[in-house]
Amino acid sequence: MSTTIFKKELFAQFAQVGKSLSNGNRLELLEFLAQGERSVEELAKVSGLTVANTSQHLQGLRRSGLVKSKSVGQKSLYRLSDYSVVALLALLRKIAENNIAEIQILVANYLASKDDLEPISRDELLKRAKKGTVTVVDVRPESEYRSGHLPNSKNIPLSDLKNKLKNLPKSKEVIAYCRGPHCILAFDAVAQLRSNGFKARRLEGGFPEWKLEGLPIDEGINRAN
Amino acid sequence: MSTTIFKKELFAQFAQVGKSLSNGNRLELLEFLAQGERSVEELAKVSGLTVANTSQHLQGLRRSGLVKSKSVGQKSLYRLSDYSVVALLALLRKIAENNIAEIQILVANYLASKDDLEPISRDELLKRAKKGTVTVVDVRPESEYRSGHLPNSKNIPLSDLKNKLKNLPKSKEVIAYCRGPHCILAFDAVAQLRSNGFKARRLEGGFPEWKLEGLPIDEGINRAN
DNA sequence: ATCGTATTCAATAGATCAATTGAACAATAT
DNA sequence: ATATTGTTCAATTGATCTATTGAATACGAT
Repeated sequence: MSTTIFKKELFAQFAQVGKSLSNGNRLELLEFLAQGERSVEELAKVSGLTVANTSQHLQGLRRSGLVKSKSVGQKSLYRLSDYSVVALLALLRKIAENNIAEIQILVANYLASKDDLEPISRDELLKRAKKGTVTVVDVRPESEYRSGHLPNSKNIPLSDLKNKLKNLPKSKEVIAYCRGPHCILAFDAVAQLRSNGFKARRLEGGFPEWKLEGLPIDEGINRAN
Repeated sequence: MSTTIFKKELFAQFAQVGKSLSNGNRLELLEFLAQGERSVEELAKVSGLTVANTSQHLQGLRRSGLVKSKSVGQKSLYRLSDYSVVALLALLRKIAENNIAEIQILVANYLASKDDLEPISRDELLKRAKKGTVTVVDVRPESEYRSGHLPNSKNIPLSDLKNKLKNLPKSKEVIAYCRGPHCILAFDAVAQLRSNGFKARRLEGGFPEWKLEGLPIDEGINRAN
């Protein structure tokens, strides 16, 4: 094989991975998979796609090496091949945010208006959690919480937050987190908490970013669902 | 804006960056840009694309925030927006290599057959360079060498290697490097050197990977060309 | 065996992408 | 002014991608 053909062929293969990242719905699926293993049906539901469409996207992701799957009974469970996929997504996000004006406008208009205070950093949260001066709340749905979460975090899905406010101490600051840096759940939770007189902030990033940094977690049970 | 629409819109924006990575020719252009600032014509030449086609790809890359450009005289000079783009490409490569069988076969058949010895790591090279027990040779074309290279490296473009062999001491091991982990130049150089009785190895990765790790470099002059 | 559930497959239509071609434009040199 | 050089623009063609639809398959429960 000539060196030119080899090079073109190799870049074409790398581009297969890029192709997987070239569609918003697939990126959304990858974000959900970053929370833990999921069935096709669950993924279809959260992403709002049809099951057949979701299945096809997942097969494409598998071909490009970003996800793996296994059959359990009549279900197919998909998961990220590797946690470095989370790192790849984080970098993609960071570069996009830094360089694309449309994103800056979108985020500024939508998220900044909901929460103009800085989120708490992972390091700071870790320190304050040791001192016991914070309540850490995971506002993702229960199934996502079960497949892995921050140590000593309390799972209160956003939909339940209203009812569970009375169980939260007002003496400590509440730190909310969810799926990732642009996940809406934690933003909404902070807004609700504040309007109810709590001191509340978001965590920087979500569960996958926390795990990616090698910080301590409570590992999920291997879900057969 | 509803949260669902916001989320879809945001992922669609991130996907714009993914789209840039979804074509082999664009990845090749990015690899060349990782060596330093380049004009459209230079990029067209090294990638083997027409100038018009190259220009259009570059404009796409600019829209997605991966590259920036400036006009100097009648030329447009393009460069990576940010060195984190190199990190993104490195991660893409790594994930692709780890997970796609076709790439493993391609690399094994083509590169491993040319050089089955391990490359020297960046750390080791740094140590040995301090002791002065190696000759570091940059086998990229002169223009790429000029826009930045390893300290105390000697530029011998692959095409000149044959003629310059006599200037290299046989007493020290020769370490060759070029554009990146799959760049052919260093592989070929090592093969030539060995067949001429030199002790020779490749450096792990190329110049961009070295720079990405924050290791010392000789900075290029700001080229007006 | 039959039914229900979860997933995949196959065919399709509309949208988007990639490369080519030739023209247009802008900066410089003659 | 005119020609040259480097880049961009615009139109076109064939290829690829995306979502939809309905059928097919695989497994488990009854």
